[in-house]
Amino acid sequence: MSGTNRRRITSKELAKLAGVSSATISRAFSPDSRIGSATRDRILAVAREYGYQPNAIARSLNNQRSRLVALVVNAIGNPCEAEEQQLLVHRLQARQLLPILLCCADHSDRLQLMRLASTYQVDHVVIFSDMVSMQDAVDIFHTTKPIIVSFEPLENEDVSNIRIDGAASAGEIIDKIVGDGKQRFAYLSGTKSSWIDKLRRKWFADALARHGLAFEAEAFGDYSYDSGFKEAVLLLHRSKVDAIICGNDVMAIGARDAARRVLGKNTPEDIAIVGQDGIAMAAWDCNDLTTLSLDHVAFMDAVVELIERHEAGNEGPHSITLTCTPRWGSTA
Amino acid sequence: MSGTNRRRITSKELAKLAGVSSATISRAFSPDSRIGSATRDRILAVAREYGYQPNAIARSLNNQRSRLVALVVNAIGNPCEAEEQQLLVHRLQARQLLPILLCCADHSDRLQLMRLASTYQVDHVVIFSDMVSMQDAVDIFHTTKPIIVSFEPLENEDVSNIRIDGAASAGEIIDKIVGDGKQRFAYLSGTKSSWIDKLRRKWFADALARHGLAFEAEAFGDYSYDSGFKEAVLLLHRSKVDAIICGNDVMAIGARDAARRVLGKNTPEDIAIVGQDGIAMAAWDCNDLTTLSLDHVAFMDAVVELIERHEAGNEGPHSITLTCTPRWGSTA
DNA sequence: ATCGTTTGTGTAATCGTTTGCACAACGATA
DNA sequence: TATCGTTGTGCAAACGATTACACAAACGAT
Repeated sequence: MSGTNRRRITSKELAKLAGVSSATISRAFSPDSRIGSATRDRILAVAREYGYQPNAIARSLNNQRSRLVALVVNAIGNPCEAEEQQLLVHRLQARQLLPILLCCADHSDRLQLMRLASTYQVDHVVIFSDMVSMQDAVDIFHTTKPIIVSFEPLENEDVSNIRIDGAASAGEIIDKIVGDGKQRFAYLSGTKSSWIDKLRRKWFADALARHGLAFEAEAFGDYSYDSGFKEAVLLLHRSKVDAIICGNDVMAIGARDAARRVLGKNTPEDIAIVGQDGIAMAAWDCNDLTTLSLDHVAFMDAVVELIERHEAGNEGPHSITLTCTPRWGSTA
Repeated sequence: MSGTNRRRITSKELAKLAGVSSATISRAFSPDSRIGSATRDRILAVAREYGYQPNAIARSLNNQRSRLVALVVNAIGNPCEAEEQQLLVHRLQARQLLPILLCCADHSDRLQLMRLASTYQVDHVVIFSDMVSMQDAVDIFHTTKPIIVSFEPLENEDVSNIRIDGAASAGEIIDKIVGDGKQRFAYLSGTKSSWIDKLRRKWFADALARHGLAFEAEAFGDYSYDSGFKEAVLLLHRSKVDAIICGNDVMAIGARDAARRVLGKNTPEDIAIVGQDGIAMAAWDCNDLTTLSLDHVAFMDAVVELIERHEAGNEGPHSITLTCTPRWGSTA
């Protein structure tokens, strides 16, 4: 019982203790398999007594299903905010699936990390990172069709994916800001290399174009508060923009602080600032951000929906599209 | 190569292709094992060609080591902020250890979830959640000695742990606030049932006692901004406190917003507000929180240090103590 | 030419499950 | 009573690696 013996008991040993074969032990733990209910009860009782639980590694080897899910997320970033991560992890756990977290810092080891995870025969792969090329994902996970959380049309249509469409809402937000008299827009990107960021930028650029406007200035950060702050300072020093669209909410908060603190400009009178994602923090009283918001619950529901289809053997590929909604705050 | 064949190639099949035995395949992938370098090179080349990688599940079964680490964290909470989580995950990955994330929402399934993870024969367990009793952890993981991130003296000294000591810094903070003329303190707890929270409260209570003071009011939240906001409003309505010590930084921000927005009180003139943890957000310009801060990098270094000792076979138990430092902001 | 050591490889057992197949016991039916 | 389905159990072969052991070849020293 308590920690005296170090090794875990095996089904064969338990079999001896219960006077049955190890096959019967296995059956006692499989909900629907031919076994006498008396035998099962006895086995479960003995199992509890000796602290026996079937070894999931051995089972996975035999079953060819590990019930592990690889979650590939972007280090700090977007869109895998802790909120979403947590929602998803809870939903997975409710289905007895365990998440292996792959936090991909820089590109060098990203692929190697994914290769490592793939050797664990994960049943599903969810890729949140916009830095991973789909072809790499497909090649590496090979037998496990990944689910890509994608923001753009995929060249490889053999992969299940979730698309986010924010074009309409970006339009609403731009309309409002232009309506308020702002004319000179800047885009503060989350990263230089991400295609998600490029697509998001396009939503806003297209909306501006409908007003005969275009981004007058650009800058690149790294999705962090500090980068939002720093880039906004540089931006506002070198150009006279009166509206900044930011790559995510955290950068928007940084930019707002920079405008207020360093330049003495207030939102929304002097400058409009817009975020993206709609994280909980955006709604905090001290922030009250205007942002292009995504319903995170619906988002994770969609991910789980795809996983369930894959579990059911229907590997798709499937595609789900979600649309963003504006959140109106006091920053624009 | 590309996605035509679904099954992953096995060592036996690769052996046939390379004209060797499967044992030799295995040796080609073990850095120091007796094998001709010509053979190894040839095997690695063939392996690359067919996309072969040793199956980690099978290897784990044989090795009795899975290179998986269970991370037990408190759903939303403290102290496992995303920052810490990420630091740790990176360090684990650098050691070719993969983290399985257990997000324990409510107590009902917490134990069951830990049991599930334990069947995967994880090599290490790191428990950040203050809601897990140590005895449960030891019983469930049984063969794998867990590492508990503990804030209080442990009854069971057989478990490696990391202690945080904030008594001295809490004293400094209280001294400063009392020196500024504040007299009436409230404590806004993170949770009702956590012993970590109780210990933290004690640091401040002891410091107050040295000034002949005590907490005049108490409230309980759930480590979230909303709970900080809501409880602060109630607290300030029913008592005339002029200083609130909060269970974590996020609640402190909520309380600050509540004081400012609902009661019209400003920090630090009208009311002093103190957080705990020292997360990055606390230093943001818009927050600039006074907080009892922990060095997260040192914290995660300590966790990794313990894991490495366990890996080296030196299971301890080991104990490491870290001390907090005050972060002086404009809220107190 | 002989012996001893080193080096490289194959054989087969092992890790702890699951599951197809075989078979015994049993009650029900004709 | 002979036959037939049903039920419960054991045997043994997977699953895909690792590794102790055995052995052949190669090499140097006598």
